[in-house]
Amino acid sequence: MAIPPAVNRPVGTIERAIEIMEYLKAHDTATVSEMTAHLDCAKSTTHRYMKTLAANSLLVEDDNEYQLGIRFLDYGEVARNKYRLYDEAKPRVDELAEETEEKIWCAVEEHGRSVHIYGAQGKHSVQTYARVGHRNYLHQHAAGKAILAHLPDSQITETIDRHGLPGRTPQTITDRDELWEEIEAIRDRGYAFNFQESVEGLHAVGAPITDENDTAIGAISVSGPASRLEGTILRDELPTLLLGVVNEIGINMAHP
Amino acid sequence: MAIPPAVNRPVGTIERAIEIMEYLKAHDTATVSEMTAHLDCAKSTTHRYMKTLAANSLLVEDDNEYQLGIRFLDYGEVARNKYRLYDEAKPRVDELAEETEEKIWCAVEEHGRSVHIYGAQGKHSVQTYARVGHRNYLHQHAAGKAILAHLPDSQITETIDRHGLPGRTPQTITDRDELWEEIEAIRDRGYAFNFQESVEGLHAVGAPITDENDTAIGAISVSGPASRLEGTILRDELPTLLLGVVNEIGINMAHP
DNA sequence: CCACTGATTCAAGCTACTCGAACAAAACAC
DNA sequence: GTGTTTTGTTCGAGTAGCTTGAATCAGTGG
Repeated sequence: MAIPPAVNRPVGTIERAIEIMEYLKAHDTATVSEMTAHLDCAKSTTHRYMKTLAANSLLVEDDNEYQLGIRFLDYGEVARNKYRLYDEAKPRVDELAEETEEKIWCAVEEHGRSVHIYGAQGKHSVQTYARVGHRNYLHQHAAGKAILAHLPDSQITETIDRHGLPGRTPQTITDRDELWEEIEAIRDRGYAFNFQESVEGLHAVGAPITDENDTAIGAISVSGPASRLEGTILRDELPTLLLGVVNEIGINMAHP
Repeated sequence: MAIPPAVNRPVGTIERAIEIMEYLKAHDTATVSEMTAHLDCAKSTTHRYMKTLAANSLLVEDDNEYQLGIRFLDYGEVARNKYRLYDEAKPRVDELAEETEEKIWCAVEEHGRSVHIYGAQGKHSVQTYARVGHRNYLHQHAAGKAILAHLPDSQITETIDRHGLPGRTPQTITDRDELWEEIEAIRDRGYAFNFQESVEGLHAVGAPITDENDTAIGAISVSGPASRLEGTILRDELPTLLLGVVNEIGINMAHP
């Protein structure tokens, strides 16, 4: 979704703190001055923010250089324990990113929507709105459609009723009948495509990870620029690669 | 490193936000009302905080219940990667788990406490409270004591002053003098034992990974049921095994 | 030695965070 | 069914406390 979950009056202080974390995630390390330039506020303010975060071990200070603290793992673990799939999928996703050099996502279904639980980027992978923890409409992207198609019909209907079929690009499927046709096609071939339905110029393939009842517990997708993901690469090579991986994960999940 | 991080004028807003995360870590899930009772502030304030955090995927809202979001993993991974030790230790820890069939942990020191940066479980390994990212008192477990004993005396004193010696089981060392004796013993033999000092019925051995100055940069431990970890296995075999591994890691860390 | 860059402190001003009241919606009692 | 209670949510107003810029240290290089 990237529907900005517009909160009424967000607390600016919290958002700025998150901005610091984001910057450190991207740059690994930063000084007060460097962060000040990024945040566009007084240096003393940045200083106070970073000291406060460091005092709580969210940041670690070393010789005036700040980094993210490992305490985040503490919180992350709690959140991750909801998804057994994570441990199984992570190494495969990393491998796929290495191999395809594109962006790989692993997503699960939760309350009729998708959650990106892990992503890895290959050498040439594109940056989109997507990020770990983001929640999406299932019908808007490849992994989501792969999941949707491998749910019981009743659950699909329920999901559509509950969330509707909001559009995102002109290509997004917003018609119920059209979506059902698409679902049938996905079921036949075993995986889903995304032709600029979530982001203009972006193509993707998604394959479902299924349990012993052939019901989806998640999905993995490869996405990249439409110019690169086309022809036999998109139609044959990537699907074959993906199907092998999701099969393996599915088996490992069934026999721990 | 990691001296008392007494910050001059901490930003209250940030500290309260962290308080929310802490509460959710402990309770897994909470509503606005529940959190308000905990935070002791206006309900509208809590509401605004949680909405802001949720808008940034740090929290996930479901039917008025909030949980920690997996976005924390995003940050946690970055933080873990800064410990070069992780890459070096992970394969050895996996091997040890395979070989001993018990639970293996790798921990490092941060801010006078230990952080479990990686764990692997063997065929028969036990489940305890411990998990990746978990923060512990150094004096309460084998790996922690191994680290503690291989720090400069000044830093040991500082750590004890800052965190005290809280108990956990009746066996936990809570007396300063007794701890210093234990430290001497650990220094003599080169590794530490844990006799039900962290969990009743659990024994463990921990050996420090040291740098060229013989200062600990981390530790590895083997833990299992007291009934299985005893006698020569506990006293001789496991320590020998551990020492070989930590030596190797130490050397690899020194000569990358 | 001085100039320069960076972190850190502090008083003062004003932003924006907190509060409480009011509203809507749901759950529950009777 | 109606009233009662308990949720989450919105909004105006007031002031706590966040932001700021200048001043002070600390460390580097010329």
